[in-house]
Amino acid sequence: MGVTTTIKPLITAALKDVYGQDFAEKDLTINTTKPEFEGDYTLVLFSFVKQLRQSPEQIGQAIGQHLATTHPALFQGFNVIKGFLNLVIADAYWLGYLDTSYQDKNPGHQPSNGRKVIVEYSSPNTNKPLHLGHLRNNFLGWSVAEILKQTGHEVFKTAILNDRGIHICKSMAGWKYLSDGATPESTGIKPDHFVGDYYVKAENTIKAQAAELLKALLAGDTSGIEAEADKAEAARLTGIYHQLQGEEGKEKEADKTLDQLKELARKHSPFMKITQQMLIDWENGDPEVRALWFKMNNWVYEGFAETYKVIGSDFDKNYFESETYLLGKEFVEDGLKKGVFYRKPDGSVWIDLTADGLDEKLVLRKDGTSVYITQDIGLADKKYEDFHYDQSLYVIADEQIYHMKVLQLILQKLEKPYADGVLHLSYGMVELPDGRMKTREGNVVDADDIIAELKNVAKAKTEELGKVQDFNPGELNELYDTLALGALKFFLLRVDPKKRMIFNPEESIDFHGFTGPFIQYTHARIRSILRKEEPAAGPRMEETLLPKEKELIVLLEQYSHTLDQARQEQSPSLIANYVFLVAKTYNSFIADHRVLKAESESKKQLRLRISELTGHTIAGAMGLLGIRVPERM
RNA sequence: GGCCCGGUAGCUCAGCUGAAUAGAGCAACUGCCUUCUAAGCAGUAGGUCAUUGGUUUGAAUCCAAUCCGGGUCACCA
Repeated sequence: MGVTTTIKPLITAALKDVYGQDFAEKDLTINTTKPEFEGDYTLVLFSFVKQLRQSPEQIGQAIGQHLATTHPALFQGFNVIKGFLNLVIADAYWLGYLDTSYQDKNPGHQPSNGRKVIVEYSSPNTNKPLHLGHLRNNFLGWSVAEILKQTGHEVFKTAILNDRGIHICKSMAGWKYLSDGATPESTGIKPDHFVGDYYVKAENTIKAQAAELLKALLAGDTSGIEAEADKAEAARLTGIYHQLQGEEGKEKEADKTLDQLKELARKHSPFMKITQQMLIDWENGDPEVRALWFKMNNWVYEGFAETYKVIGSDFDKNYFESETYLLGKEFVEDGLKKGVFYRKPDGSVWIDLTADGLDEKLVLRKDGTSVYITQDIGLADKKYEDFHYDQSLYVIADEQIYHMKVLQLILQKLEKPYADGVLHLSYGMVELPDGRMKTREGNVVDADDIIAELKNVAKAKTEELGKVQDFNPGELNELYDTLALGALKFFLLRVDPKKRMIFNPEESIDFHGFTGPFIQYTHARIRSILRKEEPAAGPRMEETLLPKEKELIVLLEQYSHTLDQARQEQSPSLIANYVFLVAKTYNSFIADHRVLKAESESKKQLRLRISELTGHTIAGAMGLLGIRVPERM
């Protein structure tokens, strides 16, 4: 483990030896020493002052002296400035670390800890193609899964395909009535996009019909609505609306009423009715509707498969909502028996979570059909049956924080053994400068589009630089893929997953600075050096380190700590930030020091080893982000 | 309205389990390619860490209030 883990017990021991007092390791504040001071790691002394009744300077001197005399091989020196004890770790320690790790092609790998984790991610709806938000989800889920694997967990990746419901029927109705039998083959359109187009067409039809109906309703004509109850409701709302309209200061209420009317008009638009009927037919197993559903979902899967292949998403098991949406019902009985749920007079079943600071939630409709949360209970149980997980991660956007809280509470109250292992890995939505992406409104950044666009950027930049003229077309294509996906994945993973992010399509994703290609480039430079000469085996000859050499090794030694941190916080962004720092530090290092033409053979060997370790670390860290690193670019 | 999340340089973000003069990248400006790939390196400039109060030897970080932005509280998924 890292050097700070080694140092901490030595410091507590020193405090005990010198002052006879006990301190816990967690009470020690150890930071990396700021570059303007001499030293590698710094112990902050202020917190000891009260208990030890000495000035920080005195404490620093005493502890520093004690450490230097008892562990001269580890501590090369120390200095005390104000309340800080700066410790200089011996070059021998860093060189020793380099010796033992430079050949390790998979740095930071931890042995199995026997913990089983499933990561559910991606989980798309099968009525439209993937967009930028899905990409953030996919990259995050995949990366977190890999980080868990690297830190010794047994990991299974799953997805739940939301393949049924009213939105799916919209695409189906759209195609059935508005396509004239066109197919992905006949049009040459990627099949998931093809289906998505009919979703949009259906939406637009509904919108147009609803607008017309709304106009009629406002004019007092309710003949467009069949159901008597809704007819009356429409008349009532129209009356209220007209009344509110005339009143000063009631604009907000009027708008609200208008929204209710709009919703009613939507519901009763002819195309919406067709769609609703289709959902009923689907649930009743109508063969024709089922066949249509099957055909169109398969088009979508075909399209998804292509995109998943490009972005590198993979799954150990897919769950289909069409197969799981009835699952949770059995637990409703169980919950009623346990007194966790209660039944209202109309027959609907609820849970009261007000004591937990939440609300009353419906778990079963009065007609006996299940709601979203019921299905999730069922799926959680099914997954446990399938995997016997210690932990079940759900990569879902933060708009569902509340819902996931409810799910876990219910599972706990039902006394499910796996309840505490259910964790929501929530992430912020990707937004455009003018707000959220809405497929319905067509303002989305399509996943396939943005990848294609970045590939073009990669191609243009590469051609402009003219460094790979000897690449054959296949190699070039692979390089463009590597760079485009590298830029995109790094862009989405480098920020804290919890935070929502704004993506401005006007400003294309950069290839310079804090970006994937910058790090890929650094790797290519390292490989370029190592292709010319590899480090020789055998004992090390060099005993001292120049500042830039040491800085780099110190940083490389922190990799496993960073990895641990990233696992704990379930945040690939920590790795992205770290690997960028490594690349930057290496670039600075080779700008100052020659490797192949070093001042001596021993220096050359040292720097070859440093280069090798840096290359492995970069490749490993980028691998955890799902980003490939090229040999040349 | 209740609950949850956020507000740090012109822009995008680190730092948030308290510690030295608040850091990167982009954009702007200066230098550096007969030398291992300039997709690079070195440097300049840019900050009332939303506001106010509190805790502390020490606050961007913890607490409270306020302002601003977002999410959520459906017999939707």
